[in-house]
Amino acid sequence: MDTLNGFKRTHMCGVLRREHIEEEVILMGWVQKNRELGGLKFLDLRDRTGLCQIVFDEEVSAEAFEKASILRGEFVVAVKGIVKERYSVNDEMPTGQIEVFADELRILSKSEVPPIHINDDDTAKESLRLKYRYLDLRKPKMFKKLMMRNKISKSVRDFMEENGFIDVETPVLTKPTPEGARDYLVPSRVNKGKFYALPQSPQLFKQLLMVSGFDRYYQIVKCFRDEDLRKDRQPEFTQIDIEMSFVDQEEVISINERLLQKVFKETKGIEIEAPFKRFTYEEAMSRFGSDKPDTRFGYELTDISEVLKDSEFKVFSGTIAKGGMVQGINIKGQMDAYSRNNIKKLEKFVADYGAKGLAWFKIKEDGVNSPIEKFLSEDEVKGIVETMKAEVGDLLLFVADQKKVVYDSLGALRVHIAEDLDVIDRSEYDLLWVTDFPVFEYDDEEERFVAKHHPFTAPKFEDIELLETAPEKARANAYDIVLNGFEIGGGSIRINTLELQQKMFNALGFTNEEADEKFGFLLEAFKYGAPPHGGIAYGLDRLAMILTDSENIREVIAFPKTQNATSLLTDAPAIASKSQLEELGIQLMELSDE
RNA sequence: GGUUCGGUAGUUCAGCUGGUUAGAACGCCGGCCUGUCACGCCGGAGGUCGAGGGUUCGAAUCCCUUCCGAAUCGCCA
Repeated sequence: MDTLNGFKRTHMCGVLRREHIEEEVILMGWVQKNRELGGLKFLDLRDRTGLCQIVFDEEVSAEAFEKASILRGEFVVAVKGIVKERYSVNDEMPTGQIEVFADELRILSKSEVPPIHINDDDTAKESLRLKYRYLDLRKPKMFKKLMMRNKISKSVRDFMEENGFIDVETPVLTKPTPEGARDYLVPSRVNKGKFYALPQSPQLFKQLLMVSGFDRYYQIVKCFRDEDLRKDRQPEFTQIDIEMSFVDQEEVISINERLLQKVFKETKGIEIEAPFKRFTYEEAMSRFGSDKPDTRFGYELTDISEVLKDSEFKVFSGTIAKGGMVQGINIKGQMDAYSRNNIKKLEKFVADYGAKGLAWFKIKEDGVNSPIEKFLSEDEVKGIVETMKAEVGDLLLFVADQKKVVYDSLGALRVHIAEDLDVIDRSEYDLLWVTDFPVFEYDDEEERFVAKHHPFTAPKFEDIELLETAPEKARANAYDIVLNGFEIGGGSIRINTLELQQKMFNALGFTNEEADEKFGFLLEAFKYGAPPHGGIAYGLDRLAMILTDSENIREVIAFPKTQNATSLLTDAPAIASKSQLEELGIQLMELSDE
């Protein structure tokens, strides 16, 4: 094995062009591929900038030529040589105009045959890619994704600095919180029996920074939530956290529109028009069945309860009588896209969301084709067709149920079908705000109201009295930013007075004592002049996922976790030693089979 | 916690209504080759069919249990 021993890299592999012809260069990198032709050897040398072809010719250097025969894929080498114009140009590669004739070859490190191909076309299973992540990350596409992620955060940082925001670090060892997601707990050795929690978000600290007068704060920061994973959810994730003082909702929204305009411009070269589209929570739910609607396609929800409330068909009228509704989506012009059998599959799909069935109409030349048509009167059929604005060739799908089930199932179904039929314009970026979220939602399990956003969110001024009289009706100064049907960020104007914050905790079922115990430090801070403030937090990983057109969030995280929240690379989490546990004063329960 | 899909050479897959010695492609190893760049040609090696148990004369194939990965519901203030 050779050493650098004075060798100094002069260029990266991917940057060499015709202008470098006749220059002597020293390149370093990994062997992508070697092609031996007997008296001539070619080598594609790779670093993060790309590939460069090296030629080994006996007449240039017999020694290098000889040595090159032991090269194998992923060996790390240094090559000194002269850049020459290619005999046969390769237009497929950026460096295809030139090649480097090697007069010295140093082998810096050997490699076994890697378990995955270091190639963008590699189709290795994800579990294998995760186990050998350091090899997976050698792929150009993975470099590109992480570079895009870096570009996004640089763009954000630039914007924040230009606009007077100060980057302040907040603690990672914090206090467990009663509300919201499960905390990751960290045992305290010094205070046996007590635990820190890893932050779900720096929420309270950024509010305290506003009390301190920092005025504008931001941080790109890791957050942790011990909940089940999804393709867009990891237990540790990165938040772009922003907070501002003396602002109202409009100001927060407007500055964030400028931020996103800059990010899209600098990362994708795309001009986004502001102001962005806006939907109230009510409107988003009733039109799209979702508080993070994808509006790149239609298939909006239509309420046909009015037409059916007196129907003989009890599946419909009975549901309406019990406070439910019947709604449908019109899959325009796609009558033939789904056979009876395939509609059965759609029915299975909505069953996951609690829908007990999926009725359908196919609008044919000679009338409506539907298994339920015979149960409906002529007027009802006509009324449905009219309300749904149905035309020949359309497929109508209906769910009858309570509001939540109707919205959940049809909201998911319209997305499912749009993806299935490939009607979404992938080049489009659909950015929109959803505003006026309810302050509370009812938690069936806990049998009480819980905060929809978080308990520090300010209700709309005109809804404050509803906190006590009709909490379910109170709307919050809360807003989400949605991109292509993903919630990429959310924020709110916060409560900044002791009285209102206490009222809020009371509405959530906390006594003053409980509130004091859990959030006393915040309530205390509000006694000493807390300015009006508000902010937002973005999921950087999600944003990067969408901007890199990735299938899942793991693709834009260097070392992600699996769905079981483990690392296939490090095997974390692991069993702690007995002495470690003793030191922490922790005793494990016997894990039973139940 | 539930549902669904998947696990077979190094990799991606086929084989799965049970039946000779488990195949293909790529990769890998050896040989030949002076303009390759998906190099080509010749030859070769390589398998705990995720694991355990069961049914059977016989299991990659059927059944049960279990582990691992993914999608999804619940969960995610």
